Amino acid sequence: MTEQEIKFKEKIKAIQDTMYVIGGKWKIVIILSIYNGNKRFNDIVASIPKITNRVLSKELKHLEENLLISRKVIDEYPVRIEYTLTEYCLSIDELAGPMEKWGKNHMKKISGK
Amino acid sequence: MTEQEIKFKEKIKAIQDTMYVIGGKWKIVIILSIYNGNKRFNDIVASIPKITNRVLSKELKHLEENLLISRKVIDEYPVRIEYTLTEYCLSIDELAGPMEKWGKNHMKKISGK
DNA sequence: TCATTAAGTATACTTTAGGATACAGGTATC
DNA sequence: GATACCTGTATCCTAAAGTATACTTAATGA
Repeated sequence: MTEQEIKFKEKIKAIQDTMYVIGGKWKIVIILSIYNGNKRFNDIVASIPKITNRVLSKELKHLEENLLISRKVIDEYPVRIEYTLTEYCLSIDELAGPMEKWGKNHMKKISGK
Repeated sequence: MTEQEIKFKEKIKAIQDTMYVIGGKWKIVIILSIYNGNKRFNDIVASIPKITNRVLSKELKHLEENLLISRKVIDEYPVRIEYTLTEYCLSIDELAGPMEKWGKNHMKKISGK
């Protein structure tokens, strides 16, 4: 295997890993919702059109396992849960920004083709 | 709906569109392979570990429909097909670069947690 | 005539993602 | 005791993504 091939396979792995962590229809969207000030389960559900509670529940676990959000139990009257972004999660901005920009441009490109 | 909410929904849509076009396990990887000099179907299959020809075939069609690659029939003896990136496709670099970087860093983060 | 090569297609699967709906469990209020 | 609030879970289902393996078509040259 040439050096170029080795580098190519490393790139593949890194990109597929990123896709595993933040890929799919909802993950970045959920992060943005929390970033926008929604901390509680039902607020997040309400803020994202068409998401269901089952999907949100699963995705929140995935994001927590990957150190992107943290879950705090607040022991008041009906027990509240607060989701917050970790410091580390802010690095997602390096991806979300470009993705938003690219998506907007692509819509124009395709609709006017 | 507040202005902030409208902007949020636009962001969601743009990101979900991007995910639709370049999301999944293979699409960016295929683009990188062509970028690396592989033009022919079997070369691309060979360059990407674990991809199958059926999957590659489907993904190439998707990428062509989204104006990211072009398919040229070369009418020689066993008919050859050449895939090349479109000019427009180069804009993917704005996404692939950050994704590669983020993925590499994330691997470190998770393995050392 | 037979094998070879390139670029896929066909068929039949398995796995993962996502969706619809119902409701549980604890606590506080009426 | 009944009811409502909150954060989910349970169950069941559909659709999309991905996999495995064999086959097709057309031309060519041994």
